[in-house]
Amino acid sequence: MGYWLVKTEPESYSWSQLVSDGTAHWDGVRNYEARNHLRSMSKGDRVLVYHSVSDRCVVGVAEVTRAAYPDPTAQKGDWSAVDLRPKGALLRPVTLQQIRLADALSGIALVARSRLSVMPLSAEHFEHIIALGGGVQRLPRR
DNA sequence: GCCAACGTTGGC
DNA sequence: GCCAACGTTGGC
Repeated sequence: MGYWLVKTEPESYSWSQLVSDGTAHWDGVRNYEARNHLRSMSKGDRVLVYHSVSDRCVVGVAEVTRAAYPDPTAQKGDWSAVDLRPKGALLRPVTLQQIRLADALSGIALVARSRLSVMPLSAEHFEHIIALGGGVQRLPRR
């Protein structure tokens, strides 16, 4: 099982929008390193969703429901998208500041590579962030 | 191939 | 709103 973190600006696409949509095409990524991470995702992988800019916290957990396919929003160039489905919200959002301060999370790409929008996580970092958030409130089946 | 200019991201 | 970081573009 792979673990990942994706960023989104809540003003353009928020966790609550993902929850109400039920699923989303995670497209529009236009950075080669981030794209390559998308291509390394497998169906069933777990994904933390982070709100950048105005919110600056990890808010929820999603699951990859479709591995990488050509990004339909790309007019030109070789870009990829995946599909995500929300699994549940963290009981308490975990702030960037908390992540910076946590010794167990030192070296995490979210801090070390602040402009990367799709990044891998170790299982330990994934679980640690969820623990900081007090666990996951699973969404009801829909 | 180098590098200056430029655009974007994202923290503060 | 500002600005640092950094990726991309394009002239040479």
